[in-house]
Amino acid sequence: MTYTLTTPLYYVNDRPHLGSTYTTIACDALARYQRLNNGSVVFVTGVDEHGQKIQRTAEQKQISPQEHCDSISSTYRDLWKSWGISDDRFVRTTDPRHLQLVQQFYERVKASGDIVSGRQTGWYCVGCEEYKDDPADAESPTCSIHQKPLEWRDEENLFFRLSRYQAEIEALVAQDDFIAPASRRQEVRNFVAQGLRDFSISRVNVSWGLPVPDHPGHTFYVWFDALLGYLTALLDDGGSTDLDRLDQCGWPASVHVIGKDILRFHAVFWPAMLLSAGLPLPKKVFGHGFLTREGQKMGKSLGNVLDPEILLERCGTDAVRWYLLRDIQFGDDGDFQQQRFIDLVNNDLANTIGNLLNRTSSMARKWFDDAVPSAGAAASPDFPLAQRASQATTTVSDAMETLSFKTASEAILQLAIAANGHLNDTAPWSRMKQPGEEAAVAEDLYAVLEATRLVGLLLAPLLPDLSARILEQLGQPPAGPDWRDRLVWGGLTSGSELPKPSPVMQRLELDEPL
RNA sequence: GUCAGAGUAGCUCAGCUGGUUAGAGCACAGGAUUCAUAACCCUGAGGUCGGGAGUUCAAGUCUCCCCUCUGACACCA
Repeated sequence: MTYTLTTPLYYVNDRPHLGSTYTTIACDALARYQRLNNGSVVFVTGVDEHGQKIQRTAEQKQISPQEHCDSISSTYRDLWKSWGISDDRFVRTTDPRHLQLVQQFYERVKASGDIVSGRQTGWYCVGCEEYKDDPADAESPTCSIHQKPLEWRDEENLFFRLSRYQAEIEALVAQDDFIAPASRRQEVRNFVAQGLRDFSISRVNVSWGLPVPDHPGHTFYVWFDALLGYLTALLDDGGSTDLDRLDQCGWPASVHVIGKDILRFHAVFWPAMLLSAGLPLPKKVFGHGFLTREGQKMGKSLGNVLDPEILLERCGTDAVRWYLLRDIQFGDDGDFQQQRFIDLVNNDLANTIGNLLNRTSSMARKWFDDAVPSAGAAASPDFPLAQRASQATTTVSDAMETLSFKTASEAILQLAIAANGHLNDTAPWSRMKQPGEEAAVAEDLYAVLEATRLVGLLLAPLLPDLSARILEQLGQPPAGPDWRDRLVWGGLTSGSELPKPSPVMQRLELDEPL
């Protein structure tokens, strides 16, 4: 069974920010876990490139919308590459294949009788791409979000008959495993319970969009086409763009990971569209929280945005990934605090985990011929550290299945702490000075090295780079498809060579704010 | 305004269906140690669990009222 997961298709109005990076990193961790665990995974990400907002941004920059999209989209693509994101598909909604798919989908929905035309009048905010509730006789109203004047629109639009799917959607959102985290279920349920209204799926006077067949002058509303990007991405496997092939390409998705702001589109509108087109529904929609910085909302006006590129360049991918995944309960809002960021990275990664490897490897090399010592009793799964390791493995697996990256991270850290504690309790450095203690010291060092190997292995989905460095210093290959098998206690071979250790994780030293 | 959620150590948060002296991480203080990336390990201090009333043998955990904060309330990638 293929595990399919998606990030949102990011809107290319502006350069990538930390929020999209956060989502993408989380998805990457999940994708890597599923790949290590099950094998077959399709990890979809991409960009949404249509709409009036983009059209106008391009106009301001005096370039064509396509040039604008090309530029921003490649920024995303490059950024994901430099973060080591393991996406399998990067879809662009300006791809000709996408137009084909959207029109095909539209024909299906139309054939179901779910497209009707209607008149839409009201005050419209281009920034929001939406109609506002201001009364028709309002005098020059402005958008409360964008602080810009609203525009009066009177349009003939096509509508999707969402209202027909009231019962199905109500049943869908009533399922406990569809919307995650649980804390966001109720608001969606309440919304649906109010009664679903049809929504418009086309715009006139927006040239930067996909043309609606048989309705000259109409382009698809960005939301209608953007969601369909997930399907385009899956069909982009070398085969044809044919909706009938979807079930062989990884549809339905196992999970759509999105920001909490667009939960409704994914949990309500999108499933209804799929029902109308006769396609299966995604299994789960996960709406994660937002990031603030030192307690404040990040924004241009405050000038406190964290640029992912700078963050990566100055701190490295492992540090940032660790902080975001380990310190924030995925689903909840999180606050980026520089001091805490530094504290956690240095304590957890450099001191606890990195130093554990360093000290253990050094002792083994010094006293046991640069090699893994004899396991003795430490080969047994009953050895105290072995049991801790097995607990950690179970916790990590359970946690990763539910996107609880924080729980997984903490479990790994606990194993490293237990291993450090074991060293301090058994004090190999003083026992080595006593005659006849060599075999016992060998056992303890073997056990601690083994625990460290498992720490490295368990870290693979979360921090692939650090994981590989740890394993390398234990003479082990990076995590691969045999991940599960290697998670069993006792994988290190006594007598195998240990390379000379060097710190796998540097401490962060940031004098100035990022 | 309506609905939902949250207010627990300096900070970020755990505390499931009510039950011994309320926990963790970070920060802080002290101790121990020297294998190691001035790292690791141990101990400690620190909380009237937003306020008030009630139910109960027993409430952070249930009920009611009040205060504060956050989010949703239709087309916000």
